[in-house]
Amino acid sequence: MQSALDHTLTALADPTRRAILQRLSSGEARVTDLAEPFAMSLNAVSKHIRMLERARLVQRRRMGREHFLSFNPKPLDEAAAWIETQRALWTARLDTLEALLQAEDRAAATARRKGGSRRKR
Amino acid sequence: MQSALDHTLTALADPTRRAILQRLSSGEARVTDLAEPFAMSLNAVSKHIRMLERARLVQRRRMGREHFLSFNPKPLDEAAAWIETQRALWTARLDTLEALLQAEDRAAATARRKGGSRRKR
DNA sequence: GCTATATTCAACTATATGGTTGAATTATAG
DNA sequence: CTATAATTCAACCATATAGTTGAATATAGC
Repeated sequence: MQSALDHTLTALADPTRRAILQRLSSGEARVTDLAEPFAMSLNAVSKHIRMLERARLVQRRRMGREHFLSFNPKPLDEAAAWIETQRALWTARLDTLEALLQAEDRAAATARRKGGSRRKR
Repeated sequence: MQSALDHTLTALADPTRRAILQRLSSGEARVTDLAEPFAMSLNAVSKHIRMLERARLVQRRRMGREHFLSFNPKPLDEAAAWIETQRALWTARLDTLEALLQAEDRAAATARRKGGSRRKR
């Protein structure tokens, strides 16, 4: 079972799809317009668009025979949040480590003042 | 040919791998430790770790027969930057749209003052 | 040396992706 | 009505992922 985040990140993991999103962030476009820059069949691009729709990163508006695609940035929120959480956890851990090292230093200094053994470093 | 960003996002697109990273952001762990919470074979987890290594999200330190894995947040920078760029482009576009609408409003108001036709809205 | 532990390697299976081509669908334009 | 344009559908192929099991490798502990 695929979560929304799985779908979002899977959709973003392909360079063609990222290029499509980039193009759409400056406005609506038709399937044919989106396919034009790529050295692949229209059908291939149509499939990429379907994956972007599965991830809700793209929405479709039909006008006669033309389908207008637009960018929906909402799913990016969850992806960005996940990444930021990891970075935060990481730096939090580093901060804890540093605090521990400093506490150790202070303890060593105290011991030294009390006439303990020589500190290395 | 897969770019670094492709590898990063592909690695992040799987829930097992995200859980592994989450675990590692609180410190080093061995392969067996990482595998323990999952209802899958050790081998399967070993493969996931290889994908995380391919994306450079994880580093390996061998100590005898044990392999200690650690989290490397660097590749997340590019991923976060890409996402933020899209959000920025999107809001930039909305701002431009809004500015255009306001300019239109001002023009309409001026026209009204000069005795033009009724504004529809 | 022998045995248990930690891990990868190899081979295999099933499903998902990423692409192709050709036909079907639907709407616009003469 | 007919030709053309914009799309999708369907079938197919190659490769990548996600998992399995069983064997190989290397190290640790006795």
